[in-house]
Amino acid sequence: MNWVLDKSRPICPQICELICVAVASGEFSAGEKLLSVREVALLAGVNPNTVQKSFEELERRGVIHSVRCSGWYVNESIEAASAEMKALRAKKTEEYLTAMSQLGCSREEIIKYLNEHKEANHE
Amino acid sequence: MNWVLDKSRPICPQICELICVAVASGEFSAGEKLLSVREVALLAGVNPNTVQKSFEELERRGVIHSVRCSGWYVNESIEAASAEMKALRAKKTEEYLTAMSQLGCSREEIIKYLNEHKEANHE
DNA sequence: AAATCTGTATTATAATAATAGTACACTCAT
DNA sequence: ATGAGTGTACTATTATTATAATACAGATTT
Repeated sequence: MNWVLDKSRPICPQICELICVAVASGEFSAGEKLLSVREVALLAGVNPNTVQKSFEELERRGVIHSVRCSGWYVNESIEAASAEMKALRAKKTEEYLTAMSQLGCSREEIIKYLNEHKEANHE
Repeated sequence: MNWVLDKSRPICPQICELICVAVASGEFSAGEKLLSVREVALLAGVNPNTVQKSFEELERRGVIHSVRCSGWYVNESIEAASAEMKALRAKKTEEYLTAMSQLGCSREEIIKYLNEHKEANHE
């Protein structure tokens, strides 16, 4: 698990996303115990309160749950995490398409540009 | 000119982007006078101070300039605006690719997904 | 000349997000 | 029993953005 975050954007949603991906991809198994709030805070270089808030948000969304004085655990059903991921992909794609169209790119140009960008980065 | 903004994101960069696009695309001609700070604020539904800050930022970047007690004008050279747009496209694409890869999508899958998303939206 | 519209500047306030520091109750291994 | 490690809760502080409310000097229009 790579806990590198972009400090220029809100931290909480980033932590939520990382965990959703890990759960949906199977990197974290159903029922598996997560690292503690304090451990994640240390690894990610953020405040424990921020991690706590993220975990609570994920609990609200049905991805993980807490056992008091024991730890946080991945829910038995992964469905919620998968749904989150699907929604995230759609949201990010929608935002990207909107942003690029505001920058004067049609959908076709965007896809063309994406391919070029991909090539450029492989050099 | 469509001054609709996303209030959930920082306003200043959005205003800067809108104007850069308008200049680079020729919607605003070189030397053309912009709407006043107060007029834009009214149209965009934001505070005049925010518009003022955005204009100052664009001046720093060589896109527009002010004439005291008269107004704001598009610079004679459009090069700066074009450069901004190019950089913006690259930045947004980079961010999108990073986000999607964190969501477990390879580049090929992203492009495939983009096409699907495009289709889905045409229904 | 007067009124109105410019850009510009200043100060105060509000909302949001993250941090810092501390504390409590409970579990579990020693 | 003790101590370290849990989740949980709370308050205060900081930084960033945007807003609000003025104010002033100079140009332009009437």
